[in-house]
Amino acid sequence: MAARAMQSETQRAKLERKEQAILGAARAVFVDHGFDGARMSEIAKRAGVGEGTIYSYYESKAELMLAVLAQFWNGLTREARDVLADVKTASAMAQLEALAGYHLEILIENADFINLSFALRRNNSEVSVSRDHLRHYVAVFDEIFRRGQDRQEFRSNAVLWQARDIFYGSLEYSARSIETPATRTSDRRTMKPVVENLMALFASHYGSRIPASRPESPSQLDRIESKLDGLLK
Amino acid sequence: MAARAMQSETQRAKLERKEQAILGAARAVFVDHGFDGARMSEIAKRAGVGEGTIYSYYESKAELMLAVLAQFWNGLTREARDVLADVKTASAMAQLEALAGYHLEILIENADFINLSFALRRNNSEVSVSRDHLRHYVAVFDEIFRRGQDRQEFRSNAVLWQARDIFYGSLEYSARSIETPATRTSDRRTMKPVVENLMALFASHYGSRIPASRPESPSQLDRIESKLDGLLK
Amino acid sequence: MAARAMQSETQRAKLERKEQAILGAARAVFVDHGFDGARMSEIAKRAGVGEGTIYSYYESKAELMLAVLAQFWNGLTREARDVLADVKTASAMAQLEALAGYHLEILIENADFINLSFALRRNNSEVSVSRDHLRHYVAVFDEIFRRGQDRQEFRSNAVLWQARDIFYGSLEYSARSIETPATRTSDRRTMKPVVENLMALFASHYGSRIPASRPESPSQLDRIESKLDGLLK
Amino acid sequence: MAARAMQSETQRAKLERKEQAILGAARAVFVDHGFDGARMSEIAKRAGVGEGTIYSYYESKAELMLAVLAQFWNGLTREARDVLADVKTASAMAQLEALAGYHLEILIENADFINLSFALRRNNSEVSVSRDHLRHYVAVFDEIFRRGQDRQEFRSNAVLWQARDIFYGSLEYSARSIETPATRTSDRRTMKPVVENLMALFASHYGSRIPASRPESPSQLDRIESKLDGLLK
DNA sequence: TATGAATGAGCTTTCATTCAT
DNA sequence: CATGAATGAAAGCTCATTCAT
Repeated sequence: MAARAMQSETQRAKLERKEQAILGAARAVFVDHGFDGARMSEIAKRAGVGEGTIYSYYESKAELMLAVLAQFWNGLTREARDVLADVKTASAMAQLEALAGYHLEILIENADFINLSFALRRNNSEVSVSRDHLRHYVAVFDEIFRRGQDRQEFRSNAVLWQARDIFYGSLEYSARSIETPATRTSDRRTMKPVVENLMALFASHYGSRIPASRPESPSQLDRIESKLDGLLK
Repeated sequence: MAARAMQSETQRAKLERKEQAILGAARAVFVDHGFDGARMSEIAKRAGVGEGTIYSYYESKAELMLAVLAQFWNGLTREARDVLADVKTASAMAQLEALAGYHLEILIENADFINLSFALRRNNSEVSVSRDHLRHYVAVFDEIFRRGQDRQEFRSNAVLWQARDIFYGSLEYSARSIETPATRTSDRRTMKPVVENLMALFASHYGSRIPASRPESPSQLDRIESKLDGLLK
Repeated sequence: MAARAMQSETQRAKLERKEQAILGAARAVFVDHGFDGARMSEIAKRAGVGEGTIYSYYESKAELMLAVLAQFWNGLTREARDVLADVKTASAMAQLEALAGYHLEILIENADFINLSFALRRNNSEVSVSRDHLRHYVAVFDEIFRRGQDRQEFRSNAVLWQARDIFYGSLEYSARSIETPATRTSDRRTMKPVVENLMALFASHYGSRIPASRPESPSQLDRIESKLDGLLK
Repeated sequence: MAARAMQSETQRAKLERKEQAILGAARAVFVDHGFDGARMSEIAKRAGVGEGTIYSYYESKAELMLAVLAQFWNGLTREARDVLADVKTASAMAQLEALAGYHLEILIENADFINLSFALRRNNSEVSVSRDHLRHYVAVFDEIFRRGQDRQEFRSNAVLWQARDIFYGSLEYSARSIETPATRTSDRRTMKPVVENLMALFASHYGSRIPASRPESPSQLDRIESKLDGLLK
């Protein structure tokens, strides 16, 4: 009985390992050749299984791609939250810095795959990242920023989506420059200054300047705020 | 001789027209189906030529794609310079605003093609945008920014590539959000606030604050207030 | 030992039951999808056994098909003889009528399978009904007809194979018309008139017309016969 | 201009020839291996064309099969009418005899294909002879028989479909026996007696016996005798 | 030069059969 | 004996490219 249990344990584990091998091989081949260019035979060979075996795990090439995408994006979100768990008590600014560092690293390491991921949104109707994957991931930023506003770390009148565009946009664009191998030395930037620059920008633009002696004339800002209130009700 | 010249003129014109037809058809089909998904036969049909004809203009499908890419990016750069020619005498800030507006518009209108363009960098080894095309286009920003620094409009200690990353990065990321049709109304942002937000950020972060005793110039607050007034009436 | 015997009895019975399940499932699936279209996995599922199990009873898909065919044709012959046992004492004509009724019913009920059975003769070199199966079945008719001739019920000069062709041929063709679902009502014929028509035809053509005063002029027939003899030697 | 016309004539003829080659090869391969067993590559090879070429004439394997079927059955009907045109003025009986001879010959020569044709009706949902093909062919018999009834050659109370079943049924069954190569010599029957037997049966069962005082009219016997004479010399 | 019919390599997918458990 | 996961050969079909006209 125990033997049987162990056996089925082993069985399950073996299947799991095989499935991971397939997903891993698939990701590599998809990245190398794109969705259309990838050959199932190459995926099978890299995974160390027969071609037919893949089809007992996934109905079709498209399904396989979908599984690869899901695994990637879900893993990303999970890891991002793990990273933030380590700086739970820190300031929102510090949390954003941690997120930026993590994100940039991910972007650079997985640039190939992320690009492929977005490319599929356009070209291939049957294969596309569920928009939810992205939304979930991006939600991490939103939470930090809102908490920062609650804690008066960030200007309460800052617009969330604008901040988010700046944050992710800069990082993505920078990542593209960094990963570009041809970039000449003089123009080479490593990850650190990119994050620092972005954080400095956030501090100067979104930081609540409470300590500042007289950042704005209160009366005028008060009037603006009340007008905005009128607009929002 | 004159007749002959004219004839060859006509000949040349006809060839030119045919080539443009092919390029146009190719771009449309490439955007619709991606590089691998595009069929030469469909391109030929849309261009109104025989399939074999394409091969007397371009050696292969990959070459054709390359030609389409070159035409697009070169056109982009040319137009960007045209746009700036209209605001030649304006401040660097105003020029950047014009460039941002133009760029965002382009990004949204040609999102499909630009995504395809970047996707090819990964997938297909033989087809990739010549990095020069991009560099030429991006150089437009660099010129304005440097001129702005020369004129003391921008902080002389600002790092060019950081500013560039923020500029193009935010716009691209925003463009992706704007074109996404699923974005709900409450979160919908049109092009204008995106550009304005970016400019505000540039002003606050890169503006040379030497003359300013206070972080924000009153004139800016005035501007904001007047905009809100316009919004309220 | 007794226990063991009983056990092996049970064992044997279990095996027998399993084999019948496989044969039954196989027949159903073969009829539904044809030989090539049938999938071993579906047969296994319908039979409630594992796929590999089938291969411990039959060497291959073709062997399985052969077994199904043998079971069917042998059963047919056995049943036909059973039917005739019920009318053993009746006239040859009545026996033929019983056989015709049984045969037509079989043809209609098993049309799918019989067609498949014949189709295999052509298509698949390794799978074909043993000709003997058919011969055994058809022999039933021959016996009745010959007995009828012995009993002077049928003309002694009737040619057996011609009668057989008419008998089975008409029934098969009729069966095909009957089972055709598209046949419109006005043309619809049920089994009864088909058999009756055939019997009437046999009566008028093969019945010994003993009561008839002078069916044929003997002298002329004699001459014909001698000429045929000359032809055959 | 003339050259051009001739050229396109040649072109058209070449295409036509190629299409016929494909149809012919397809028929042969389908007969040899059945629909599922047939390989497009073998058809292509036998037709002397590339595999892809077939797909520019027919959308799919199924379409190709359909085309082969249509060509066969239509040709059959056309030829049957041609045969009858030669005996237009003869008696209905003589016409039926001509039709029987033609039909039996066709059945024997094309037994493989006809069997395949019927097998498809069962197995393969997407490929099946349009029932109309068969109906058109069978209509030839109906016309003759009805005319025979109008001319009082056949009993006016004879049922058409019964006669048709006997006619085609006997011939088909006989054909199956004849073509069977294993049939031993003693049982061998050639086409002629089959047709004659069937005609005799029709005469005795469906002939209007109004003028006849005796079961068989002497003229018939005379006819038989003269035929035998012809056979002997 | 322009054409488009022809080509065939190469793709995804299926499924009879095997064999470790 | 029984199982079903794994295999991989083989099939239909596509489409970039060629080349006779």
